[in-house]
Amino acid sequence: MIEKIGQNLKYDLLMLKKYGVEVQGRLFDTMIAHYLIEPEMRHNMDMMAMTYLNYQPVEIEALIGRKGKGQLTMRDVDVQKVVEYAGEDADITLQLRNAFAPRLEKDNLNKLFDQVEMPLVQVLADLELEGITIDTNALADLSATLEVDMKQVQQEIFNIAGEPFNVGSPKQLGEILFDKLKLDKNAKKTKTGQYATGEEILSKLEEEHEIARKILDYRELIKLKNTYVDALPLLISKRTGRIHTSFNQAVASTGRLSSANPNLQNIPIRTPRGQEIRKAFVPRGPEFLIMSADYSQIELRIMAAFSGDQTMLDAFNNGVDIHTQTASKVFHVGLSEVTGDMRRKAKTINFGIIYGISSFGLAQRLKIPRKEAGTIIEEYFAGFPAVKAYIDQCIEKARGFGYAETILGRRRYLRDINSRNITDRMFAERNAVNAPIQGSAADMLKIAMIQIHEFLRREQLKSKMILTVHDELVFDAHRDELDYLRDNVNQIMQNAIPMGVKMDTGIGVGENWLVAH
DNA sequence: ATAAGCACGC
DNA sequence: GACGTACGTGCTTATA
Repeated sequence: MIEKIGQNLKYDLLMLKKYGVEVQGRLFDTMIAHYLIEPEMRHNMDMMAMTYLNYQPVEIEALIGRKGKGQLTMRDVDVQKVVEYAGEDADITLQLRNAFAPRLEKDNLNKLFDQVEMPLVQVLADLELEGITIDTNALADLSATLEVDMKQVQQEIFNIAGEPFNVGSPKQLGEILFDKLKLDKNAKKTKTGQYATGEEILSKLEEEHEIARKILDYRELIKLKNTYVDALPLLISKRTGRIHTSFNQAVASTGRLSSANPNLQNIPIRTPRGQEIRKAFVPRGPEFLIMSADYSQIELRIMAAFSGDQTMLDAFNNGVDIHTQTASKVFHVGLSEVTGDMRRKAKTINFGIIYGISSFGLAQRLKIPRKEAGTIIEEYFAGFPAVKAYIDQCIEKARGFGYAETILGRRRYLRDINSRNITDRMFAERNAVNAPIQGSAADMLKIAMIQIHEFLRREQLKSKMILTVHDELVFDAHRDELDYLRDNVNQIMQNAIPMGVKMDTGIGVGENWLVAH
């Protein structure tokens, strides 16, 4: 079978798939090869040609013009010019492949490239092509409701402020709150000198000043309306009647995927109004339901496996709630004596550990004195000594190698790990801990996606995988296939990469994404 | 066009 | 004693 070499092959695969052509065989995508070699650099062809081939290609804008209105498509360009451009494009791509192949080999990235990233290109192309159905009527109703509520809240804000102003302008808002109304004489300023009016600041003010609550309400309403409710229906494809996101496989420096145009990885879920938006993500027809499968606590499980911490491993393997287990250790009480508040604090600690939080940061998040937060962290490390050792080892390893790596050998270079600048160095140290955990979770989900895609194809199921959200997979599932699909998805996800800890999944099914999740 | 500030997800 | 939670995308406003 002939190897297909290209820059951003998903694009080419999508074009061909639209015309019914399925590309078979091994792929070599220069963009993704470079993403594995240098995850934090840019991966566009012009830049790579300059860096690796010392050659400046003809820019596409020389053919089709600057982007924006009036930009031509390749169809409009004189064939002779296209021939030259396309010839150069193919030549450079091949030369880049020849430059990157030995680098992949040298850095032990061949397996990750050939067995994970390249097969995933096909999977992502199919997800994008499949798309997801949106209930436009529900969104239209919601839009009208949000509009009315927004106007109402806005008027109330004007009444309190004593004048109309642009609530959407942080600059104007800051001046109203802190110069005119003098809500806080010690108001914080941003680095550009204007008043800070972020969520954290306004939340502190809301008990004393009702305008703060109203501004937070206003922000929620405007955000949901502009970013989701009004924007999503405009992106429905005339051809398919569905929404087709674009997954980017080469942007996140940890190995995660990202989603854009539209971003379907940040659809609201927290607030009641946000949940109304999620309800509008529906199956493709009456014979189908939305099925959502997600890894439970994937990052903490991976940390348990990497560190080998026995208490944590036992908790996961015996189905003990991990935040309750953490609370029990930190606050020195039995599992059954852990209160809701203790568990909430423990949950914040667990997240903090993964992200490399300090006592200062934990104090801020838990709204407790810094000293108390410091004690909590000490108690945490006393209760999970192997985790402490693991964190130190991550940093040591990064100092030695200059990079952190995931279970599949995906690298993240940490060039500031020995920096004399403390801010830079500590940032690198946090990444030395976080990158292997977050990245290994990404590795695991990618393998699960490839295997599930193959399973759906092999069994010729009507059900389709349609979305991925970091630790979750979403399916447009045929009613007749529900049990079979659920069992196999569970099985594949839990065994994608055996790590010596039980990987648990949660699966839900329903008439929309909200109830399925 | 680009940066800043903010908010949504995991 | 410094510094102060990882990874993204996208909206509006303000400035150039």
